[in-house]
Parts: sequence; C-alpha cells; structure tokens
Amino acid sequence: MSGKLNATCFGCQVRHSTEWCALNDEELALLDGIKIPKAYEAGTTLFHQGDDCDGIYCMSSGLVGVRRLDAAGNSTLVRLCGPGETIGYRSFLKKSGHRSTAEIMMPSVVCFIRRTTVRTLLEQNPNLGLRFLDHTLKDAEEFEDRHFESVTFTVRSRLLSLLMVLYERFGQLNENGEPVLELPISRQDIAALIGASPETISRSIGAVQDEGLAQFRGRKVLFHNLDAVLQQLPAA
Amino acid sequence: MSGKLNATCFGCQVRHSTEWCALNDEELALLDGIKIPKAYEAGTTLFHQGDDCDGIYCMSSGLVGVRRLDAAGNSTLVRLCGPGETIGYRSFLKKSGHRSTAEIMMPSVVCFIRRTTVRTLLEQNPNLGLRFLDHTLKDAEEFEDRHFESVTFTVRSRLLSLLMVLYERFGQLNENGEPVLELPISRQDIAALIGASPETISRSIGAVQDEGLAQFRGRKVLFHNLDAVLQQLPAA
DNA sequence: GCTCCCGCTTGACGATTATCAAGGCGGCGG
DNA sequence: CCGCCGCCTTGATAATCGTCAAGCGGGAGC
Repeated sequence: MSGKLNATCFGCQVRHSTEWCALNDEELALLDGIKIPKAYEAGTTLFHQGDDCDGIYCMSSGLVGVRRLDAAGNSTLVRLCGPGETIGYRSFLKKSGHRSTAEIMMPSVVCFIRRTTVRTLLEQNPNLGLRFLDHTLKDAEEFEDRHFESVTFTVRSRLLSLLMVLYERFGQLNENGEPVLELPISRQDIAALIGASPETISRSIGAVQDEGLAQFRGRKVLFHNLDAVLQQLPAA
Repeated sequence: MSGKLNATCFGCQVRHSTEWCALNDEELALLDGIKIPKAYEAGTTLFHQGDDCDGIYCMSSGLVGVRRLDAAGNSTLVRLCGPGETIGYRSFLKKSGHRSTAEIMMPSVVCFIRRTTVRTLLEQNPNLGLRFLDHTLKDAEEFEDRHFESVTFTVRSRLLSLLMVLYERFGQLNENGEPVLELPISRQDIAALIGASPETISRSIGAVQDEGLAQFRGRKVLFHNLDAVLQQLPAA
C-alpha cells in the first residue's frame, strides 16, 4: 500500500507553497532522502490526541481533518488540511504532545519527517524557522477569527462563511460557467467545523436553498449568486 | 502625566517574565535608552484597529483590554493584558496593521518600543525571535482553546472557566484563608470576553450564586468551594 | 443634600438552537 | 433482488440565549 510512490520532494507539485520552499537544493536533497512518504486510506489516522510528537507531516495529496475532543465527549473538527499543508508542526515547535487527532478524510499521500531531521534543517537554515513563524502567526489569526465568528455570528452566517472558504479551495466553474462546489466533507463534519448540530446544519442548508442562494444536491453545491452570498457575510 | 516614571528596564519587576529576558545587559541597555514609557489613564487607547503597527508595547503595570469589532457592530473583548505582557507583537511580526484596539482598563504604565528598535534587537539576538515564536505558539493554542470552548460549552461553563482563569491571575486568599477574587473588569466586559449578553451574564452569576458555588458582591467574588467549580468545568 | 448617569439586575418575550424521535434514501454486501 | 446500515432530513419539543423594557443603586457633579 505504501510502496515507493515516486514521491521525491523535487517533483512535489505543492512544494513551493509549503514551508519547505525556504530550502536550497542541497537541503532539499537531504529532506528527500530521509522523509517517509506513505499512502493512507480514508478513516485511518496520522496521530491521536495526546500522542507524543515524533515529527511533522506534510500533505502531498488528499485531505485530512484535525479533530479535537474533550473528556465530556464534545468534539470539534478544528481544520482541514489539503496538499501542501504541514500538520503537527506546532506540537513539534512546542515540544509537546499532540493536542488533536489527525484523521484521513480521503485517500491521501502524506510525508512524515522525523523530529531530528526537522531540527537539523532548522539549524542549517534560519529562513525555515521564519516560515514556521509565519505559519504560526496565520494559525493564531485564523483561530482568533473563528472564535470571533463563533461568538458573534449565527449558524447560518457561519455556514455561508464556511461555504465561501471551501469554495476558494475546492470550487470550480462548471460547463456553463457557474460556480460549483463539490463538498469534500459530510454534513456531520460541516456541523463539527461550525460548531452546530447536524440537524441545524440540515435546516440551515434548506433555508439557504429556499432563498435561492444556492442549490444543494448531495455534496454538490451550485451557487446561483456568489455576490449575494458574500454580501450576506457580516464583514470582518 | 507621562514624566520620567523611573522606569528603567533593569528595574522592571516583570522583565523576567517577558520576551526581553532573552536580552543580555548590553542589549537591555540599548532597549532601556530607546524605549518610551508612558502613563495612561483608564479609557484611553494604545492603538486602534486598522492602525499601522509602528512598534510594540510592553506592559509595566496596569491592565489593558484588546477589543475587536466588525462592520456590523459586533464587538468582542479578545484578551486582557497585565504587567509583563507584550501587546501588538503579532502585527509587528506580520508587518501588518493592527487587527484590534488596545484599550486601557485601569491606570497603567506601558512602554513603547519602536519597530526599528525591535528589528535591531531581533537581528542581534536570535533567542529573542524564539521567544516571540513561543509567545505566538501560546497565542495560537489559547485561541484554539477558546474557539473550542465557545462552540462546545454553555455560557455558564464559559463563565466558570473565565472565573478560574481570572482567579489564577488576580485571586488571593482573604484573612480567613478563603479564595477571593477582585474582578478587574465590569460585567459588560465579562460578557464581551465570553461572547454573551450582559443580561445572560447577570443571570448566570445569579445561578452560580444560588447553587452556593460562590458569592458575588460588586466586583468581589468569594469562592465557597473552588474544587466544586473546577469539577464543573468540562475537562479540556 | 439632590439629581443625573451608568452599570447592573430583573422580568417578559421571542428567536435561535439542541435534543429526541422517526422516516427516507442510497450504497453495499449477501 | 433484498436487507442492512449510515447519512441525511424532517418534525415536535424544550432549553438556551438574546432582546426589549423597566427599575434599582451607587457614584460624580452641582
């Protein structure tokens, strides 16, 4: 299942959008020889909440969801990670255990980079550290924004907001030039991302549809008026 | 109002808990000569949301609240900053404008450090950069936690959680050895911190009091049973 | 002292959302 | 083809929470 995968870093299509674009050819060769690419099936996990952090993961293809749960059984989908995204780097930088579980949401290829390797690269190339700092800053801002949203927005607004974010990442234009989104996750997971019950999500989707903003069929979303959706978002 | 203040960095009582503990004496002397300490009255602001970031602020004494608002008029109290805390450093690191407004909540002394000064120190001392990275990591985790809480906890739980956090920072034992907390902020601001209406906060406080967990008189909180409060928190 | 103002509380009501329960629909294995 | 099992929807109900409105109480200023 996890054979060679032809996955050299040099050929990695998403390398230039990752932290690793800070590396020169020599360093990249080191990383290439030592990283561990692997193919995962949907439903498996990269690591569990509470596990030690032995290194970081870099998505080559597919999609993983980062989940968080507490003792009371509450759970949330913290974020989605697609090709080019680094996973678990904050636990690595903090030298602490993982605060969440990384779950494969669709067949994916993910590279694992051992702690020691990352450390070596960081010592060699200070620019890599700056990239990680940038990433952490973005994370902090994103969580700040989401906290603000979850406290001030209604479920409907959060749903529309999420749809727009997903459209940026997964949206396309169909043969008629209309904006279309193939949802990468189930409605339960949409609920977990937004912080609402699946029932409320179902009803919210129905409402959005009734108003003619978009049409939902299974995981396909056809937007009738993208601007109208954007207008309804409480501007941050 | 803003005279000399006798505020040298060497004498700063909170220096060892700030990022600046990474500096050696020589660097500290540089910082000391070039920083700008100033006393502020309650109600004034350090900077406004949208302002350019010309440098960072370091609290010497007092308390400032960081507020965020959107076009629709929603507002939130993002965080409280006490002595030793650095404010606005993320906007500095991101080289972007301020995302929030920093408002003086009680008479405070705050030092301003110009952008260029911070940059010089960062180039001189890489450890300072690591301190900032650590701080950013902590911020990210804190926002992640608060997002999780705001989505999964009820207002009552969030209130209890906030009370415990405030107790850690501002709590004391009174003459009878009982845990007491002098709230540093108004109930409106508690509401803004938690993401609830003032009325709901008032009622939640009443409920907590009725159950005998604590006694509220103005801004004084007397905890009858700290462990009972902790037990009621959904363990993260 | 008095008044005004502001923060806090309280009550009544309504909107939003969660919860519980039932049923439909589609995929998948037999 | 059938039946099972998730996922999704829908409905009914209740809890949570926000909003509107009124009143209370303390502090500042006159």
